[in-house]
Amino acid sequence: MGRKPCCEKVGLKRGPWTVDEDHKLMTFILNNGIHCWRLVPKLAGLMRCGKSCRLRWINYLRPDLKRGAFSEIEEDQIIQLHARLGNRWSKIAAHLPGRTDNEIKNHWNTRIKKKMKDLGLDPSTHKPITQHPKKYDIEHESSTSHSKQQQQEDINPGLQKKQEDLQLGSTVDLWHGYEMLWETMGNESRIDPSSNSNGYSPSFSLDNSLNQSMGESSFFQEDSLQCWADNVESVLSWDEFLPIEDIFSFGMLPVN
DNA sequence: AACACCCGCAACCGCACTATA
DNA sequence: GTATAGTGCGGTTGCGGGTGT
Repeated sequence: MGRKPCCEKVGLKRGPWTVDEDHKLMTFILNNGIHCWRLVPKLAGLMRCGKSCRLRWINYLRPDLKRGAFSEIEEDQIIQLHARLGNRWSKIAAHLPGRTDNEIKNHWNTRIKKKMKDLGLDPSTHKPITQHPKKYDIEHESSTSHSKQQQQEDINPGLQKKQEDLQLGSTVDLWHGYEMLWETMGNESRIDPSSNSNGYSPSFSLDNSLNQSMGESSFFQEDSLQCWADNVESVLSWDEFLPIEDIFSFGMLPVN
């Protein structure tokens, strides 16, 4: 007996979102916030399921999204975090403000994986590719035990931290490998992590709580939304709604 | 110019987890 | 304790644009 579908799919629109739909969703969230995703499409006048609306908001419409190409330092971070966390994209995304799990996952699968393979590194183990195929089984075992690991983390975050530290200790060599990897790739001039990683300066942003707790209702409090709306008003005409990437194309200029 | 192929990305699907009645 | 609804997450798919022939 499986779960019920998240919604009745009959009569619902699927596929790419139109500008009008984006506008409707954004306007609704700005005015009302989010209390129940299932109700959002109904109240916003969209023929979409709540899940689709949520995904669209999180992956595309969210105001704090950085968008644009990943910088070397971001890729670097992703590789490090993947070595520690595996395919837990949402956890990885939590360390990269302005990036979504979906975006990181896509980037990993399309670019980083390939780069690592080209350099003779196994993307799943982060180690040089060897002649021992059994390694895959070991990695696969560890990656499929995430739910257990997650439970442990939730129960005892301190223990989890210690374990991660230990893993970090064991990845010193790995890290050294990354340094060499970047040099090999012609990225000898590493960017200072304390500076804005990709050279972009956001034209608007919400407070830090946004990055830390997208799912929490506090984020959707009127103040934050109003603040964001006020900022958006200065660059975005609601009469001629522009896709976010268009806003960023002139709102976020490379620093150098 | 037309076609085939490749690649990147947005969106979907289904399962897992959590909250609540 | 159990059933159900709501949400989050990771894997996968399919479309569209770019490139090669």
